[in-house]
Amino acid sequence: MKIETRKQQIINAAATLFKEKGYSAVTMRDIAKSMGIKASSLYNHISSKQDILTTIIISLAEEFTNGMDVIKTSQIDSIEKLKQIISLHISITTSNTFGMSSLNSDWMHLEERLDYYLKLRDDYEENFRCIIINGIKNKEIIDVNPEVMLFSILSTLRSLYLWIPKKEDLKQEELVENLSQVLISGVQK
Amino acid sequence: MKIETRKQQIINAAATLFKEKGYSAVTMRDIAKSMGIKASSLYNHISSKQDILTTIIISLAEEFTNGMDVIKTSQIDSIEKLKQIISLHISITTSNTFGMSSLNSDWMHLEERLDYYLKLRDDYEENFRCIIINGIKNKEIIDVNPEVMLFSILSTLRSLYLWIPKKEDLKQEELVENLSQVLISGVQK
DNA sequence: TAATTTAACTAACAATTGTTAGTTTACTGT
DNA sequence: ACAGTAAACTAACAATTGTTAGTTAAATTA
Repeated sequence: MKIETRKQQIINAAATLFKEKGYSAVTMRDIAKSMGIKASSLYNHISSKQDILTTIIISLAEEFTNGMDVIKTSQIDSIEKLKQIISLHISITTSNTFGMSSLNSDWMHLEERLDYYLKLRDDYEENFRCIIINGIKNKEIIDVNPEVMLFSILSTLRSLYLWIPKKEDLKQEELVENLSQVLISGVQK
Repeated sequence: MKIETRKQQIINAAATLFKEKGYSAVTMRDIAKSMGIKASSLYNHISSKQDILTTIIISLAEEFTNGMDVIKTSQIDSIEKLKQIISLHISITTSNTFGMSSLNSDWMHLEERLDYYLKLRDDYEENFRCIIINGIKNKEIIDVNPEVMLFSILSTLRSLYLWIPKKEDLKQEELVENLSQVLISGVQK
């Protein structure tokens, strides 16, 4: 029983290249070369280039959906839910910075599964929005345009993949703490 | 004296497509078709596909550099400088959401001008970092890892191009106000 | 050992890519 | 009317693309 299937190795190699140059600029020959084999050999393990991208993106999107499902139904206050969301993003991103690049930048190249992806993303955003709006109702969160808050926090969380690899010295829990403070309490003294 | 040169029209058409699918996935024939002409006709006005991308990205990057140069030397406190940076991003992004997409997602496909772009970007980040660090020294800004604050704010500002076109009802000054509040004071009541 | 599976290979394909050369058309200023 | 220029066109190119077919070598299972 192998720890990592050949297919998974291909997907990891591909994700690494996708992060560097984007899905469209990476050729099957590039992926093969990075593994020391020929492009045609890839097709023993995957069915198409599309298949690679779809696998990368959908599996990550579903991780986020599952994480959000837990958070939204848990009995904690709104601010705590925000912290859990921050923690979810840091956790998923830390364990797959390359895949997160495709999720953020190459989703438009999904074909059959594009609609499914968009539904997952919309639902995720809607759940996030509800948490914020509930926080405003409860007087836990300031009464500012919730769209601005949603966008601001989510933009930072979605960009983590660009930044986490460059700051490997920063421990995960420490990052959760610091980022929660900045996103929730701001930067002003 | 034409208001918009043919070259600028091509660049605008290209930027629109680049935002949809990314630089690599857009062909010269796509750009030409969106203008109702043939691909070869484009070469009466631009010298290469690269040339289009370079023009889009470098002109925007220089706008940011110029804006930052004004802000960093002005005699205002650190929090006010942050607000000016937020305003700068909103202003540039509002007037060119398509180009901002290339700046954020396609810069790695620059060739001869890649190093120049990276220098502008590094310098911009360094100036931003200095403003934050100075704010911490002055006790205007909380004493948290400045890299986390820099990353958090900059990620939001760099993602504005994705979001501003979807919220056209929100006026620019209103957005500056709301976003400043969220980024500087946080969301917690 | 024999049979099966896994995973590599070579060779080739049809389509698409950015770009060039050479030509034609229509406007602009003299 | 004429010359010059701006901006379109057709046709073609060499290179690269994702993918398939058919084959071979090594590892695994019976």
